Amino acid sequence: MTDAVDKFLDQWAKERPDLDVSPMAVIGRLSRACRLVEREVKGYFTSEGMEPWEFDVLATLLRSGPPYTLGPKDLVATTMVGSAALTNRVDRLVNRNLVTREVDPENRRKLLISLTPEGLELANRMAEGHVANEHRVLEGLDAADREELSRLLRKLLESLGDTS
Amino acid sequence: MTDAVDKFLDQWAKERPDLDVSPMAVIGRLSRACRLVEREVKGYFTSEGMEPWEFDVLATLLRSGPPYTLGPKDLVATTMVGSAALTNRVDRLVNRNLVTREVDPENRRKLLISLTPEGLELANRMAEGHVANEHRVLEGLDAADREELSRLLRKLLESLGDTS
DNA sequence: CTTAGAAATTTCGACATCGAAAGGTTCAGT
DNA sequence: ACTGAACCTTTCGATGTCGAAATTTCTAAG
Repeated sequence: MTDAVDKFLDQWAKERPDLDVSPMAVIGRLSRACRLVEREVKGYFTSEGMEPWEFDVLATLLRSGPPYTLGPKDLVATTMVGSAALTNRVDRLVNRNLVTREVDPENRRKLLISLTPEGLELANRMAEGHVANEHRVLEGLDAADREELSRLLRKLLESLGDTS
Repeated sequence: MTDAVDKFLDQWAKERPDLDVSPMAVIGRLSRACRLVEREVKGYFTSEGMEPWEFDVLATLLRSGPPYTLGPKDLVATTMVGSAALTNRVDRLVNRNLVTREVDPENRRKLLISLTPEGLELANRMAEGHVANEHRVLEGLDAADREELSRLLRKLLESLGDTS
């Protein structure tokens, strides 16, 4: 049994046998697995008529706990998009009555993005389906594999400076 | 020591203790590691005045072996972008004399994208630096870790149907 | 020989994103 | 108070991507 990366590595071995392309086995699979998993994750959201980024924003607010309020800067930090894109996204969520955007009365430079009751309910409901879908995506790995994979990825993340 | 995903998981545990969010430990780290690694990879190319997608195309042609020729359809399949984007990319590579675009004399529906001598030389040179950079990115993992990580990702890929 | 359909690529229009600049607010020092 | 620096967010212009329609060529059937 071979995956798509094996073929890739064979080609490199033939064309450049002098290079040690072993890191490509890891990075190539990491990149490819990421794409495939994100495709699966996206599949759930689109089946529910939602874009992944919408859940990203709603779930970040949900995770922050009551009163489910964060500033645009916080959302930029966690959602990995630029501030310009976030303005656009919040606009659309406001139009759907899923979040509100209000100026912080204590510091009028800031804005407060908050979940509406509809947004809170939707975020909770989608979180359940989303987690169930993620369980399904990983069902090819048993519990020990998942734990080991998580451990190794964490080690990699730490070595790359991804500490909170 | 905690990574950014631990904080994420703690927040979910507080807000929705009824959900088993363990798959997020794997998928969250997979996604995050992918982003960070790709940032590092991009760093090498931009330091050489090149975009990652340019190397993507050139390296795919290089890997295919002499005569270093593929059709746009082949390139679309491996580079994970749409056909419209590929037309654009090939245009720019042609302008830099790194590849040629010619109609296939045997089937004029097809095009033949080929490395020029300059493109071949550049692809070979960048491949060396790129591989060296990838070794550096993974230096936080020892050989056994890398092999185990590769094995687990491959198992995941196979379970998601990523067979060649 | 003609015509319909399939195949490969490009063009087109809409849209989302990014970096940079701008607009408005607060805070500290004077 | 006032000025300037720092901060947060939005706007603007450019760019790249996608899906769908269009273009050209090949193939097969009548």
